[in-house]
Amino acid sequence: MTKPLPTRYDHKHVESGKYDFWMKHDLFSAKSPEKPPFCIVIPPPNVTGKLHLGHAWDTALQDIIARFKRMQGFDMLWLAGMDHAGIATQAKVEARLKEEGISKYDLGREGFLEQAWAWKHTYADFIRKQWATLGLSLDYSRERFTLDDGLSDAVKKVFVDLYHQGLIYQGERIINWDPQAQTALSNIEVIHKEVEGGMYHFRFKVVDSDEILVVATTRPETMFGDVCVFVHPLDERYKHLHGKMVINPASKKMMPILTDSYIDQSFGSGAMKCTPAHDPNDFSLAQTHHLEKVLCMHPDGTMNELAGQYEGLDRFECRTQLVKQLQEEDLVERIEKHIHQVGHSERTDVIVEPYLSKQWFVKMKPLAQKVLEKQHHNGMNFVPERFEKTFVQWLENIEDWCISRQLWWGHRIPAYKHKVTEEIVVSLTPPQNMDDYIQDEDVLDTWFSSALWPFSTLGWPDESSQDLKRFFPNSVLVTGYDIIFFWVARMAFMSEHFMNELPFKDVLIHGLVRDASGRKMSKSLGNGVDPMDVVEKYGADALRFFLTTSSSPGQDLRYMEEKVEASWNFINKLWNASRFVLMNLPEGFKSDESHLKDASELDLWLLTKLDATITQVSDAMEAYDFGLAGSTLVNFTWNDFCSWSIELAKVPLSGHDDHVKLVTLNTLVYTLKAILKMLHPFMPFVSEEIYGQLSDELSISVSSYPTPSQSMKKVDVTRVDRLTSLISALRELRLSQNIKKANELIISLIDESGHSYKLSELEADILVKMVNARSGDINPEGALTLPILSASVIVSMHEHMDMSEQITKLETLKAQLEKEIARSKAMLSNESFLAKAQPSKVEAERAKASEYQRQYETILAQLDAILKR
RNA sequence: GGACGCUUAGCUCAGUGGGAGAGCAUCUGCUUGACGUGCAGAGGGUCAGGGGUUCAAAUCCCUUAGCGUCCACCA
Repeated sequence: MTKPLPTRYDHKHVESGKYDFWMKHDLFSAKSPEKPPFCIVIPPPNVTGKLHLGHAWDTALQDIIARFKRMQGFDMLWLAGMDHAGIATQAKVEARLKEEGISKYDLGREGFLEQAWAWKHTYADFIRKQWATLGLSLDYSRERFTLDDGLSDAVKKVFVDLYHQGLIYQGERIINWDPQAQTALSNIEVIHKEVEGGMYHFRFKVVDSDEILVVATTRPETMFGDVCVFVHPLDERYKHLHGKMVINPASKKMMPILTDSYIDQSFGSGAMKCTPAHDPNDFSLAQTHHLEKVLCMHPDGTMNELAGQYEGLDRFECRTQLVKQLQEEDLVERIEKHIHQVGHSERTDVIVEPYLSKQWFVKMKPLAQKVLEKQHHNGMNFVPERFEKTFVQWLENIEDWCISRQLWWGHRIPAYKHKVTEEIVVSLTPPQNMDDYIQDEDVLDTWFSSALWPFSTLGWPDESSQDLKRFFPNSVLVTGYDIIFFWVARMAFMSEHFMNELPFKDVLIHGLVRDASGRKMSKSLGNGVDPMDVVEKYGADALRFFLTTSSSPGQDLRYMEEKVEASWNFINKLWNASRFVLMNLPEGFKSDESHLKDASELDLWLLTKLDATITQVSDAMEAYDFGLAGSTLVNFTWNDFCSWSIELAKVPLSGHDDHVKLVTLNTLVYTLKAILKMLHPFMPFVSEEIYGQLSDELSISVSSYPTPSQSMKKVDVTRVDRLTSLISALRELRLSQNIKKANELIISLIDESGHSYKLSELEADILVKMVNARSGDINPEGALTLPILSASVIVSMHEHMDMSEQITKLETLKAQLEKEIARSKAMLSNESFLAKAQPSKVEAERAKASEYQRQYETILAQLDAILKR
């Protein structure tokens, strides 16, 4: 049944064709209503470009969960989908057009959107190809795109409903304006960066007086939009100036001096200029004082006619020239270096301008409040827990959400303005007499549609959708901590408002991928790693195993090629262990678990450890602790299975008892299959390849996850532990004493009660094979006695033995044991310990103490004997 | 100004109340019939500093220091 595997694991060969095979047999679409449902919707990647390592990590984690749950017998829906990523995609498309010398205005709205859709199709194909390369078990039969018809209907309905419920409104406010993209941004699309700027102190001349009022600003160019100067009403320094006028040094216009207790007397000179159209604080002051709000800039960040000679100049160039001019006019008191946080656009990285503009907003307080109440009582289970705090604190301090964007690529706002009366109509369909109306030109923030993702993808607003009934709320969301605000919080309030439920049972949060020295991967640093390159070199399985087992939940991950290589090495190890097992299977072998009832002590030793491993791994998987699951599997596979069981099995396998051989092989095959199944969620390709050689099932991905064997008898496998301990001790002796394997060692054994301990025939054969040692009668005097686990071994003297070397070894061991015995004795003679500690702990400590004591005495006697010689 | 995370072997990281762990790196030995991308061994750490709780602290609490991240409208 088996073709021999090549000695080297070839990831390219193993991975090729597997995904097509899975697709051909439609193994990943949810289609079993009789099974319990489990649902994950993929965080939809942006159609802006290819996937990076962060996506590979995020999706590999989801794939692990999906494959694990599928094997556990759930009707697993892992829904595929992508995000139109409004501003990001539009910027990319515009940039590409620009290379051809075309502006979006040349094409017009319709023509531009055609280009954007073409872009979307190109990158969607690219992304699907990458998903396939990574081996993701996605359900493509339900794939969605945030701009497709169904999701657009959902978006419209949500907008219209929220509007009529008074939760969406249009208002004139200070928003974050991106002068390059020429659109409004929400608060969280603004990245605050520390920038060294200036604090400019200007002299404002008081009209009809010789007095000068010094006023500071970090943005001198906005002085063209100033309407007054504020001082604190109780500020003694300025009481005599109340009601007077000053000259704006930039515009030379007269402005009043007004008072408001908002002003901090201790800050700067205690006088503050007010620019209502360019600063949120100034705006709210202007509201209470009914001041005019004048813009001094165009939407592209150049100065407007208010700036006089600087009209048309970029805001920062205007700053430079204006300051120079004022210095010449001796209107500058001083300029200080000033380090402060300046907002930058997340997408274009230009400095954001606080800018007065009419936009659409979502009223957040009532929506957030509902989520907070639900979260408090019966909320989503964040893993790790601490991220719940991030989530809650953001919702507690929430501001209204600016959702309109001055873009073309996105969901156009379903609001229609009457051309004459300016009456606004918000509805799912255009007004009947549409010729009299104009639809709002703006589109919605891309996160508005993403916020509906957990239910819009399942068919909402069609309440009769079977998927919606079965799969909402989703079982788990997997995402990075960087988008808790952008996405998780918004999905929460949309779901709570429209579905009356929070969208997820569990929220699994992971960190960010960093480079080897801990820096964020970014284009500007040029330190990004393309996951496809890694797959080319090491295979998707190795990459996935590295990504998902190299950090603990919620922590960041450094990309280190050596670690991917280590994962590859582990797979190669697994490959070769499988190769050994397969090579030993006789023609026509069919694995049959009923043979395990005749399992030998060696077999039971392995099966016992396998059961413990299955329990530990399953628990870790349920807790989303994939690092722990992975390391448990590596340890078991590499140490217990490969280094011990396979090596030990070589003896019975080379013997002449066919039944013993059959039982041994069945043990190995049974264990290997369990290992492959447990590894399958991590490394789907190689596990599928090897499993195919051991089983007639269609695919390991639809096999059932291992469970601990219920029928296995509890057996004492101490003899095997003693045997491995003996082998290790003799190996160490050979190395330290430089005794070649060709030189046979003669040994005899004494158990812990001092009686002679007889090896079984199999054990004796194993000793010969593995360490070339044979039992024989030895006079302990003149021989070497060493402690091993719950026994001692006496080794006959050998011509190569160097006693001074041996004494050093024994002294070291003696010192270690003395330390342990002292610790143990201290504990056991402590009344409080005996009284308060758990009885099992006390018992365990006693057992340790007596074993240490026994070994210690063996060593003492041995040292004594050597010194007497 | 708030919140969170990190500090453990040369490097990267696990561990989280009762004997300090892994991978890589280092050193020694090995043509063992699955694997030299391997096998068998070894060395290497006052678990950031200080205080507290406890019979018992790398682990829980407080505190200090350093590094990092996020949030925040101070001219």
